Amino acid sequence: MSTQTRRERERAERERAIVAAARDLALAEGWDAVTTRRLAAEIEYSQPVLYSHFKGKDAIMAAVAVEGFAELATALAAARTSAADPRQAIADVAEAYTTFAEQRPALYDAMFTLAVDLPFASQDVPTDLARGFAELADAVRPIAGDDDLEAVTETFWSGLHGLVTLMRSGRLRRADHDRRLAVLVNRFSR
Amino acid sequence: MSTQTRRERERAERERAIVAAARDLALAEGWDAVTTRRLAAEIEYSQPVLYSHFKGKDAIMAAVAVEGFAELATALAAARTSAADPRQAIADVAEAYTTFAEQRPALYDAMFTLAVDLPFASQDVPTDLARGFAELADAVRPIAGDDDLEAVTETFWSGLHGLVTLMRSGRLRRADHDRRLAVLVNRFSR
DNA sequence: ACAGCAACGCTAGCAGTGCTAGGGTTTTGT
DNA sequence: ACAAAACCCTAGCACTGCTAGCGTTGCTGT
Repeated sequence: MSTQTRRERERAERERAIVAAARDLALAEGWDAVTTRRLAAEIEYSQPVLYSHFKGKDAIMAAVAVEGFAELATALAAARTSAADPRQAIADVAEAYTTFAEQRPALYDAMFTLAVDLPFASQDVPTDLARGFAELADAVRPIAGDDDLEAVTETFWSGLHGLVTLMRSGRLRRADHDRRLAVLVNRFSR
Repeated sequence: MSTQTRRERERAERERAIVAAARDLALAEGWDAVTTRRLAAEIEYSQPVLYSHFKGKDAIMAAVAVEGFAELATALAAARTSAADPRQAIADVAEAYTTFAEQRPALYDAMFTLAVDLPFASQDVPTDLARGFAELADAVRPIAGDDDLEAVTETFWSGLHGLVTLMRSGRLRRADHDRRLAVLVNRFSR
């Protein structure tokens, strides 16, 4: 029994190492640099070991995305609760969202542009994802007015997501980001 | 001289065939199905021929994206000019934008999510892209108020882009799309 | 008209990808 | 101590985008 728990512990440790290596590599050099071979070399095991932990590369990316959801939710919560008033809260949350995406692009990609299927169908992802969404909703609530809160939150979220993705892909000038963010917040606040 | 023009004509024709094949394949089966081998088979030439026309697969996708920009601009123009009043115009343009993205997902991907570099640095793309952006700006102008028109247009565009991408990747329920679109238009109109 | 040349498009192959089958080696339980 | 089972590695498959080199074809200048 003791030996089995030890092996399970070691397995869990190695699994965390895989996710950590994938995350670090992606953050440092982008997801294109994250190949199964490099990942295997990083954890000092052979490739097939990866597949004894995850169904495939997508599943590894999904695991990284899960961590991202937790981080984003925390960042949003911090921004919202530290704001002086509701008007400031939504601005700060919006700022926190775009900052997160800018500073952790690989994480953001894993969460929202790549890895389509896995996270949303799994079990624990909805928890952290829901936390993040709830933070957004709490910030949006005071300015929802007669509109359905969920619809407004989703639309506001879309605005943030659009700003981030278009800027990151070079479609929008980075210099005008603050102005656009202010427009978004203003239009939703009135 | 005549023979040279003929060859050039044939080359141009083949180049169009490549782009058309890429576009059709992408629309039918998605960009993952568009490999250089399938593309070559489709035009009944060998792979290397593709590289005598385009620098690489990305350049082919960029060429498809160019066509997409022209189509989108036309669709937006049609929606805007046929609207009864400015309030209706922005709603119709928004609707036309999301409809375009939904009906031609592969085209939209080539334009806005894949093929990062090429189109925006090239010569003729800015023309059609600018046309589309100008249509958006014309629709937004009446409701820009004191805000900078460009900033409002870019932000509105981001909202549309966010709605489309999040819905297409399964993050937003398709059923509530109309409601979210109405929220976006309303918030920007006030 | 014809020799020479240049353009052309093909076959074959490279380096890389995600993923998997099979066999040894080590560790385990009896 | 020995059979068995868990484990992990080597080697390889099918595929990707892309390219080097060659043979053929058709044009060109004399």
